[in-house]
Amino acid sequence: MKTESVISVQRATQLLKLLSDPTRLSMMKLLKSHECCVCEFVEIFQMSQPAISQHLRKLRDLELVREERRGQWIFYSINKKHIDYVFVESILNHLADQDDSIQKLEAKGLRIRCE
Amino acid sequence: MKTESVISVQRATQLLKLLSDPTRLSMMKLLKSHECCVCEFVEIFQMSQPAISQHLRKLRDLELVREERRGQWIFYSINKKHIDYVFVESILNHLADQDDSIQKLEAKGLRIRCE
DNA sequence: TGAGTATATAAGCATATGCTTATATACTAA
DNA sequence: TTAGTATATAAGCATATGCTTATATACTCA
Repeated sequence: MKTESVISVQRATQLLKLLSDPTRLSMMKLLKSHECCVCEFVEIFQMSQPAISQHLRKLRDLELVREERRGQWIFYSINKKHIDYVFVESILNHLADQDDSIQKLEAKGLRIRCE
Repeated sequence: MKTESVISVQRATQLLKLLSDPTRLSMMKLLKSHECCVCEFVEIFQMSQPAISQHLRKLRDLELVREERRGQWIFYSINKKHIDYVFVESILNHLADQDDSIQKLEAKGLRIRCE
C-alpha cells in the first residue's frame, strides 16, 4: 500500500458506512459503468422515489457521485476524481457487475436516453 | 477481478457494516499483525470492557476473528482462512498500521505475553 | 398558461446500533 | 476454599438509520 493511498480510520468508516447499505452499494457498482437517472433506480430497485432520492443524497453529500440535470431528468454519475476513489473502487471491484439490471431496463423500454 | 473472489452485494454489505465502526475497523487492522487479548483492547481504545467484548462478539459471529483462551486471558486473532478474507484484507490494506498502539502498550508495561 | 412528469425535501415512525450498568462465568493464586 | 482478575452476557437507553407519506420545486409540452 503506497503512502499516497492511505486513508484514516475515521474517513474509512465514514465511507464504509455509506457503502454498507445494499441499495447504495449496488448503485455505486452500477454507476461505475453507467450513468443513471433517479427514475431508473426506482425501477431497478423497485423502491419508492423518495427512498432512492435519499440514498442518492447520502452519496452526493460525500461527493461520491455527481448529479447533472438534462431536461426533465437528473443523471447521476460516479465521481472518479474523489480523493478516496481508489479505496471505494477497490471495494466495488469485488462485486459482480450489475449489467443485467441495465439490460432489463432496456428490455422494458425504460432506459432513459438523453442526446 | 477474478471470478473466485467475487462477493455478493448482500455478503459485502454485511461485512462492510461490521467494518464501518472505527473501533472494529481498528481492531481488525491491529489483529492483522498482532494477536491481542480483551484487556489490551480496553487499554488501547480507552473503552469499557463490555463495549470491547460486544465489538469482538460481532467480529466473532461472522468468524472474522478467532478466540483462544490462554490461562486467564482470551486472545483474539484474525481469521485469514475466512472465505471472504481477500475482501476484508483489501480494505485493511488502505489503512495505516496501528503499531504505535502496541508500542504504547509495551511502554506502559501493559502488553500481555503468554508463553 | 396549466397539466403532467421527475426529483427533492420534510416529518414521522419502526428498527438497529453502541454504549451503559449489573451480573454471571472461568480461571489463578493464596 | 476464597479473593481477585479477565471476560461474557443481559437489560436498558439514547441516537442513528431507512423507510413511509405528504408536499414542494423544476422542467416539458400542449
